[in-house]
Amino acid sequence: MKEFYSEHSRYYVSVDVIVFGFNKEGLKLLIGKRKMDPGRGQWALYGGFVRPDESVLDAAKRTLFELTGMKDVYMRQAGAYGDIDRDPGARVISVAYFALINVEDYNELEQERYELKWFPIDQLPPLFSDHWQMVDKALRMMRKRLGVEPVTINLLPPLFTLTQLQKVYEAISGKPQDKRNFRKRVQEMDFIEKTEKKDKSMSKRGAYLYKFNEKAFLLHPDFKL
Amino acid sequence: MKEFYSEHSRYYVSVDVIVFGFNKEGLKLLIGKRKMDPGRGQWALYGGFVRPDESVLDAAKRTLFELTGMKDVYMRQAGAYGDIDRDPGARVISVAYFALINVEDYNELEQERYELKWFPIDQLPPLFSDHWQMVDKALRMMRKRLGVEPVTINLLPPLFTLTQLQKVYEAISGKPQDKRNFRKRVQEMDFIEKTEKKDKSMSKRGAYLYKFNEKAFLLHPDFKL
DNA sequence: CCAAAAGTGTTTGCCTTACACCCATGC
DNA sequence: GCATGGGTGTAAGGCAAACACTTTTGG
Repeated sequence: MKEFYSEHSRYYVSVDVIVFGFNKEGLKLLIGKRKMDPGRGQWALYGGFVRPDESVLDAAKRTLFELTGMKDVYMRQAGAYGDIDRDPGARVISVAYFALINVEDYNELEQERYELKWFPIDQLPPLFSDHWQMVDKALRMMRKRLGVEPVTINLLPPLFTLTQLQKVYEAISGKPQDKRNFRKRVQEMDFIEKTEKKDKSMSKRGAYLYKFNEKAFLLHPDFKL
Repeated sequence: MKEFYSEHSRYYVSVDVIVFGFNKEGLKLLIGKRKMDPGRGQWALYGGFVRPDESVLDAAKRTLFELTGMKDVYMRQAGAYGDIDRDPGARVISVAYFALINVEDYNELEQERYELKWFPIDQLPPLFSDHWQMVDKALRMMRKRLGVEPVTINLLPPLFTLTQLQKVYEAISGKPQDKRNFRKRVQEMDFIEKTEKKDKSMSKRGAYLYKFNEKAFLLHPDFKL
């Protein structure tokens, strides 16, 4: 390909992935101690550089895959970050993506390999550079979408109880929900289907397990991107 | 500064500005025929490359200034675009920003200088590369924010009538509004203040002019970024 | 005096919220 | 039989939507 624009400058472009997880203790963020200079040892999001043969989105997917071994994960862009000195090593422009995964699916080996740690979202240590801005943006995006899209689904296993679903919702929104009103709303979502199975791990009586029906969801009034 | 990361690739990074305007005919978008190869002659957003001595946001502000001569304009990021072949000339990663201006403030000279044209938002020609995606994203962002933030203000002159305000709202939301309900809602926004002045250009009777009180707005429950 | 835009309240229905008790079962 | 989480309905209040006529004044 012929090279145009050659009078302009070029920059490193990286992706940073914000991995949210959920378990019974609440909403978690996966971060690690930076193993690269500069900034070595500071808590940071896991990131990587964009390669010439991949789109920025693909770079984010690849980075998530390196990190978790997962593909086809719910992922959304959380903005581009381009302050001059945001990275002390060089001019790096970064695009943030957030991903939602089920903590139980996440394999401990990867965690150790990269020395990563799940932190409760409300007890994060100071983060490298502008990483907190990225996380904050992602959290606000999730909260906004919570009303229109069942983002919560992505943080749960394929079969889940309504109590679990409510817990996730509360963890993201930060607001307690009324059990009956919550269940009433879920009933009206025809893409959340009751199964005949029960989960007995949390109570003697057992709770019905539900599943997400993606086909039914896609038919809905508002879906985007 | 010492150079780290040198084993990675570097890319051109550009900004594209999505300039929305409003006049009595409705919501408009400012675009021009691309004067650069490749893609010369295609309708496109106005853009520019990020310089080494400016942040990406500053690059967007500068680009808007070149284009309109305006500063301190309402501007928001509308995502980063990083497909490999999005620009046929070279690998260029672009960050989109949208800006809202009052069409009447916009000076015709600039318009001619760059051969730019205001298009009604629902009658756009095909755009270069992924520029339509950017515009679409910006429109959706505006619609979402419409409920929480008086984005409409930015498209109007400092003094405006309630009828104008309603027209802008309708143009962005795409939905007609009930006059009485609309005015009721505006009354409850204490950051939109009635003045004693009247605009007689639209009617014999004249309509009261209102102004936006930014200080009052900043005190409000929800403001972000 | 008439055309054209400005301005002004009330009613209705719906949707959101608040709220408390019985059920099933393992131990 | 009791402790633990699971599951269910109704009433009240607040909010959003529907709706039509009077006012002003330049021409």
